[in-house]
Amino acid sequence: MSSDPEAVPPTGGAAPPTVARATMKDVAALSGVSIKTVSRVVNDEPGVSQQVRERVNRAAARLDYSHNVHASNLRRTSARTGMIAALFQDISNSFSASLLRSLEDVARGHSTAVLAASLDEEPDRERALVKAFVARRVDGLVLMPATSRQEYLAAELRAGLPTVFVDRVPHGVDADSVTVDNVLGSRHAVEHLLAHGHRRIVVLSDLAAIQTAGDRLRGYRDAMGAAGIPAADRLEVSDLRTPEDAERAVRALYHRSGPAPTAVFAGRNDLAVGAVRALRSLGLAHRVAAVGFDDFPLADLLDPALTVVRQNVAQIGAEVGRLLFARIAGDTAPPRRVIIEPTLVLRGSGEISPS
Amino acid sequence: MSSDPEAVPPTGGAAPPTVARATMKDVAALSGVSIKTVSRVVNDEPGVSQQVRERVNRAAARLDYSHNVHASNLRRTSARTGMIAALFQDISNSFSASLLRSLEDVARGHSTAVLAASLDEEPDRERALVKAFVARRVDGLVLMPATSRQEYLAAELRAGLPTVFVDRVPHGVDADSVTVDNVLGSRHAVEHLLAHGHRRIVVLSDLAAIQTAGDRLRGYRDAMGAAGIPAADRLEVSDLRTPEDAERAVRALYHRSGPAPTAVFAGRNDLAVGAVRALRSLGLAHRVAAVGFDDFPLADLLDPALTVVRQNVAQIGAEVGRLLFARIAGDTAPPRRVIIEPTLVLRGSGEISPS
DNA sequence: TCGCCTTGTGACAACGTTGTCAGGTCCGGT
DNA sequence: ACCGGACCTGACAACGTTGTCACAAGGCGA
Repeated sequence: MSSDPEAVPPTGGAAPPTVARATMKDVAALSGVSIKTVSRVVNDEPGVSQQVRERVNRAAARLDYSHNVHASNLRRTSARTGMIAALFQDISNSFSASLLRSLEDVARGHSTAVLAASLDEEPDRERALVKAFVARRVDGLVLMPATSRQEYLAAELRAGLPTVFVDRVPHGVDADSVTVDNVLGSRHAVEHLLAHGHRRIVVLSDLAAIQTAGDRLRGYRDAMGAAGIPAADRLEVSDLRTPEDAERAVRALYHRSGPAPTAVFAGRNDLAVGAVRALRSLGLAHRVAAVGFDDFPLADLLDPALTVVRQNVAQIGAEVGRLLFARIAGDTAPPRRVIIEPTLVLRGSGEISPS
Repeated sequence: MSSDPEAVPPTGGAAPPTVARATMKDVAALSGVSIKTVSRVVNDEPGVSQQVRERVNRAAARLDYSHNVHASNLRRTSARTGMIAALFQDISNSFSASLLRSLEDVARGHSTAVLAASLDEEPDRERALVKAFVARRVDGLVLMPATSRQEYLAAELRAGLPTVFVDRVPHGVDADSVTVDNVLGSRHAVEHLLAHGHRRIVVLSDLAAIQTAGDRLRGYRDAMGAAGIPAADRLEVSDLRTPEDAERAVRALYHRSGPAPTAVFAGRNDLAVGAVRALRSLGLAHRVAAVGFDDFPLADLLDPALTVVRQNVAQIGAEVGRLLFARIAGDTAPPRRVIIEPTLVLRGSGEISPS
């Protein structure tokens, strides 16, 4: 509430001390040309003499001019923002992180930046973030959904927002997706254990509501059922969220009375880690078989090395990028469902026979 | 080149099949109010009757209206874009990925999205990406530089772009930074090996031009020098970029004639992994001591478990976020250099005595 | 009845940029 | 001397939004 009637000049003195950025107007004034000519120089458009061009460039450099893409995009007819959004489960997890990296590599080839976010299986966060990214007019969306149904996306898909689902297929809407065959991968893993003579096989899995977790559990049940294992010999522990959960669950199984399981199948990489920790501390690492779903760095360096169902992450990421940028380029073919077959990687822990 | 003189209506039939998005104008027309009133409703501003408010909201819903933050930011006086950029070494690496995640968590608390990019130690990419992100008017920058000097940033810093360096301090410009004391951490690691009686200790490090690699090498030299180890007994292998490089280097060391090293100090987590692989395949894993710089998931599950110099990544990320958002909020204090002390985590591999 | 205040609403300009179009200058050809 | 065209350059409107200000309608006290 200063009593000075002379207002501070608009470019300075505001509460945040940032100086106002130079605009084309400023560059035009300094170089003695029109704004439009500055625009032409900045965008490397023809029709400007070399002399003027240099004068404008010097003025721009002197004023630290930086092109404002938002204003530019606003004016340009149907311009892209050069940004896509990637909504993954947890970008610090090796699976999401690798996926993000391979998507980034594809995006860079299209001069596009990637907005990355973690959903932590929180449906509300997913909806809020999608809304925020749409408001930012991202050119495309890559989604590893935390919601069980994605009807809320219908309007955006109708509006033509290029969207690719990854790791989990869409429900309630139709869109491209790249997933692995979780039921198959899981069935192969369990069949592999059965082939080695195991009958009491534990499966560790995440929240049943999570699509991949459900599918992997189904694969276990399919394989066990096909082998004629009685329900009483099936051991399912669900709703495990963290490695610690898995570790506790496995310890609990070996502390109770009755016949102990001879093999463990972990439905996600970090659950496998928890299981390995538990077996190791129980002194059972070399006596109980273990197979994990999802490979991870160093799985081959464990003792015994961990047998896993591997998803080719680089392939998934590249495929997602390919689909997304095809859509962004205008591809209007019906949605595609790409399903990648996981492979069983034998390393030792899965080839232990029941004692 | 259709001969139909009737032009297609502007909202449809364009080459990219996306329908034009509804704007406030459309919502205004449908609900029979002015654009400004729509703006008021969308922004939850007072001064609109409940009746009109509902009418506008219905129209917006019917048209799938989505607020355009770019246009909004353009008009608003000194608005934020709600985006920050994180330029890291490689976002699929567990260190960068964890850092990104903890930064994301801070950013989410400020309703801010994170643009993530990998630099792969390419200076040109760093400069190009910074330019692109500045053009997008990000509210702040977090940089793990690939360039050796950052003078190119001077204009942006002058213009008040909040910037925090992480893992590596700035050169040629002054800005906030959060780093660990690499020389100290490295010295501690080597002193630890010396204390266990080792004298022939190999150090594996990355390109000498990389600041952290240089610092870690210096720590090795300091410790070796202080212990009076003759230069002939120092074994330095530099310019190792990948785990495979490290693995090859270690194998080569044990295939040559002369006294073999009794301990390995790896200057980065993936080089440690390569070293472990080599020692394992040589059958030396339990006879040669190994210490790594940077902890990583599962380092404790190796056999022997790997002794490492740990950087508290969550703490670093949180500190970076704190500094950055303080700057964004207008903090103009002189640049701060936060240095975090790494800790040596003893797990077994580093406590093996020379045979 | 008058004046004044409150409440709700809209017209208009502006943010920084680019598409459109209308010049102006200079050249060579007749 | 005149004209046509190539080449540069700038005025203006528009993109979708919000800040400013003006105004209309209604209520209330004098």
